[in-house]
Amino acid sequence: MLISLKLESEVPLYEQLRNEIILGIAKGLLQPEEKLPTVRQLADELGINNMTVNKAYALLKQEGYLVIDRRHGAKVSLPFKKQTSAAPSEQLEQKLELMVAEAALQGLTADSFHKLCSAIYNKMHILHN
Amino acid sequence: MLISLKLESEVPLYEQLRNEIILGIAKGLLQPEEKLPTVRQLADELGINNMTVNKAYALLKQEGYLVIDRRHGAKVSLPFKKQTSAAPSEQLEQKLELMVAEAALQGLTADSFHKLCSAIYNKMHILHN
DNA sequence: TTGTTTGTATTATATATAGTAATACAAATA
DNA sequence: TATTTGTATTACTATATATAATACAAACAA
Repeated sequence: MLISLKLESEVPLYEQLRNEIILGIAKGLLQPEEKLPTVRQLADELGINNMTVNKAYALLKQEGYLVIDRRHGAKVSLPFKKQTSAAPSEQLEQKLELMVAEAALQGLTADSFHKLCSAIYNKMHILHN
Repeated sequence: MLISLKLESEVPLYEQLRNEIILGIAKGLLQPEEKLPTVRQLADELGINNMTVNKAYALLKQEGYLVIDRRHGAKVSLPFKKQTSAAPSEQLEQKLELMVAEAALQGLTADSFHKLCSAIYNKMHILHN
């Protein structure tokens, strides 16, 4: 999987890296159980510091997206089961509320927003229905 | 409108303030043309620094949500017209893509996500259809 | 005119975060 | 035993955040 970071972005590198990996998993570019590059390898490839990559990996581990073995390195976790009854996290709900507010103020109709979400969901490899 | 900031949050105060005001406008708690408190007033009420409030106001002005007159202070901009053809901004699209990825990985179905969005849209006072 | 209020600019300071760098350590493995 | 892994530690620099004090120009009221 190709990962590109924007050095000029206001988003921290470790956070950009975290986001890219989450997108990679959701889109199926990274399969469950797939082994990720080592901290040092990826840091070398991206031209950034070891500890920056480590911070991203540790964050993804804490969030449950990666399983990390001291020797075997980091690999993608097994996917959660889809739950129609799954309650979205408080955090997700608040972020979504702000996003909807901005979209609405910019003139985007609920219908357009819905269509956009559907299009994005279709890009995800995860079964979503 | 009641504004509450979380001092212990990792989100900067000026950004929290910006977000609260955007939500207030979208939900109709702040009407178009409505006058906001002065920088000094709001800073006093919230117990934070003048320049922190000023930073939030300046940001909202730059984004088009507020109109600021040197003498008359800050007031809410007139709403954009709803546009079915309005293309969502690149930034919105990317943020939404990440959010959908996280939701999908957490087991939330596309249908649940859609229902959540609809519920949120209904809380907005802006006409959205 | 004079005085006040507005947003805004400036300067200084303190703290926290981000990122890099170098080094080292424990665990696992060849 | 030697190497590779994630991880911890320490030090340093740069930037962002927030506060504080002060000042200024524009707009308005008296």
